[in-house]
Amino acid sequence: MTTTRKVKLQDVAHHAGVSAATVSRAIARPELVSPETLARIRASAAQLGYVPDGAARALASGKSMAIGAVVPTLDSAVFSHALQSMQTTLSRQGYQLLIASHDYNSAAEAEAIRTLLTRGVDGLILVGAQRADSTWDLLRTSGVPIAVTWCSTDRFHSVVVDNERAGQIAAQHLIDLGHKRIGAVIGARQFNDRQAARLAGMQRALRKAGLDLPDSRVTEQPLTLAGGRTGCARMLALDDPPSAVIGGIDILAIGCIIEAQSRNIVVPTALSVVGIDDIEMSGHIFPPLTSVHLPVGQIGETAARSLLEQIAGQKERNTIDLPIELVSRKSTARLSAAHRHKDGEKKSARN
Amino acid sequence: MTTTRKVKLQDVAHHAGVSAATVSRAIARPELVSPETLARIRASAAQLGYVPDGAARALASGKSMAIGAVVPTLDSAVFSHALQSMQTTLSRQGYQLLIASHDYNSAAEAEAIRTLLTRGVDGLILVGAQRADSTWDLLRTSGVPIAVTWCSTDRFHSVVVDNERAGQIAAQHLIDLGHKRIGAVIGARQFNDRQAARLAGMQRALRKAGLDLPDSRVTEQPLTLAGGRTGCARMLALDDPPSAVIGGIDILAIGCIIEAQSRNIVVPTALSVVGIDDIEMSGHIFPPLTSVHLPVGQIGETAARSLLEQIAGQKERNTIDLPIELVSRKSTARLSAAHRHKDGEKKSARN
DNA sequence: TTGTAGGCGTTATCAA
DNA sequence: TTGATAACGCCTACAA
Repeated sequence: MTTTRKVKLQDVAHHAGVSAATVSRAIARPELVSPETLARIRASAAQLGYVPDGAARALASGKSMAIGAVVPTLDSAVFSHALQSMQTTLSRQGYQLLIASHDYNSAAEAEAIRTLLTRGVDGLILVGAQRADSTWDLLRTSGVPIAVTWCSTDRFHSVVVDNERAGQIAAQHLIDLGHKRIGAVIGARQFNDRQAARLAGMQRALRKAGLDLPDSRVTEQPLTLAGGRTGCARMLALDDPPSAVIGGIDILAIGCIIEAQSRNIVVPTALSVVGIDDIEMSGHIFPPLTSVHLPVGQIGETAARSLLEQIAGQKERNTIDLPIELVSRKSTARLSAAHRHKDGEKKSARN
Repeated sequence: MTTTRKVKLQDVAHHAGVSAATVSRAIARPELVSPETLARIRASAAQLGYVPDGAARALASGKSMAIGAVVPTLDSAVFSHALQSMQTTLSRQGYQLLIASHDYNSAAEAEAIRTLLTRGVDGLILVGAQRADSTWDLLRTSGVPIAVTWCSTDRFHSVVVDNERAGQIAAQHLIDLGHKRIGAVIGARQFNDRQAARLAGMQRALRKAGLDLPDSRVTEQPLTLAGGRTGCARMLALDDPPSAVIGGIDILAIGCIIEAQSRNIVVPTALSVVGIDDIEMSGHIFPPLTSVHLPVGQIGETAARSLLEQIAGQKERNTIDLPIELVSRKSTARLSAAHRHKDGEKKSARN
């Protein structure tokens, strides 16, 4: 079997008895070509199995019809959902999404951005607003439209959700239920401003309520179920274990519930758990997880749209703040008498 | 603020006082350039903020250093995990992964393949071996190295897992536990040969054991937790509900467990559930899910490697069959006396 | 409505 | 070790 030599525009033109320019037009703006020639060209193209060369096209036109997205990881219900939305929105406009991930590593993110830029993307979607100045500079000088998601920045357009408020809402919910000792199982704050902001929100709410969130009651864990379990175990091993814990993301919260149950600690009676994200699974586990709902799909869609608008010429920088809200389910409950009693004991014992 | 005009190879060359060719070499094979000039060029490039133009590079060199991957959906623990592995393996060799998804739609898959081909990918990773002849032809004539995953085909290299055997193993496990009435909650077989093969495997095992899997005990559901719950509900609503059910993928199986529990049906005492995939979550839920383990990460890595080898020139077509095995956990149990009794009743009542 | 011609930014072949 | 100089395949004024 012969390796088919690449058929190019010229070949199609030849076959159809027209010039290359006409074939090019037939593809880009069919309305500028007479119906007959158009039909002839299309037939030839199909017959020869012509596939345009994107590189040549991009080089000549200056547009790649591709949008890059750089996310921390693909292995996450949240990001994969957002990406799915972006993909849908973009492909409807003829754009393709190029995805890269960096595993929560700042240098790897910079590298991914550079790669995508090299690839000539017409726009870039980023997660989070925390990166080295040199990376910001790279973005700025590239002149490529940018959409920053999840966290806001005044450097570029952004489509965000108030992470600090999410943490606050989660904490406030527990405070309202009478909890005094609250723990937090979160992801590493290293290169994750979403987690950092959420924790800050929790701390703020607690402080305002006259409570505190000592370091001993905050644990950073891998963003997996196993991480949630470990984090919960750590909380339960404290001298004065919390009566409620907040997961920095739902997966962590679900891990907490699982760990508690594996120790026959009833949720929410003996331990309240609240998460942030509200992924599909959260509504289905037992007990259903109370969580702060974030419009993840909407973030993706809106970011994609923002990019499309920027490409179309709209230039004023703006940030779109999407609404979030608590979804109260069954994993949280009012602090029980037993707990309150125990709390008193511990408190007096320690003071 | 001025929109920085794109700085090109020529600019760097000028700035460094050398020719464009030398700069090009400095980037591609630094060892061919004298240390001093190399240093000078690098300094200039950095100072000017030079970013190579991938399109021009691809056009001139004929390689894009990009590999395309077309998956049914990003919204799946299985595929996102496999993609993550591919990404890791490929980026180590300087390749970037371009991801597209098609939502289990055959035409959309063909479209995605065409887009990626247009984009000039140096290789393509596909899921499943079921597609229109025209699509196969497109792939063939493109001459691009291909790696088909999950299901085998004799058309191209493939990295697979024996899906039929997976179904068989799951069913056999239940048969060994004494179950007679077994149900299957699977995904639509429409454009999903993995699900079709797994079901076929289940049927084979049952037939061999003198049992059967009537259509009434097979239900196709969306590949989500909600789908699993619905499917389980349907099974339980039958006149003679099964004593065990197999999920076509773990998510479906987990949905079944959740649904059963929401009806106070104890798993595995009153209902055994087994899945196929063995995702992270499966080992953590209660009861931990018995499942047929598929080496998903390995599929991704191996497929990526296969492509790399093909690009490097290795041409003999082959298929790599990765081992699978049952991971027995707590969601399955021997058919209880109560059930056996009930079974007898029903049987006699109906015969 | 269609054709001509120049150029897009790099790579790669040859000389020097 | 470095520098000219063709490609690479397509797009897009501009001209016809």
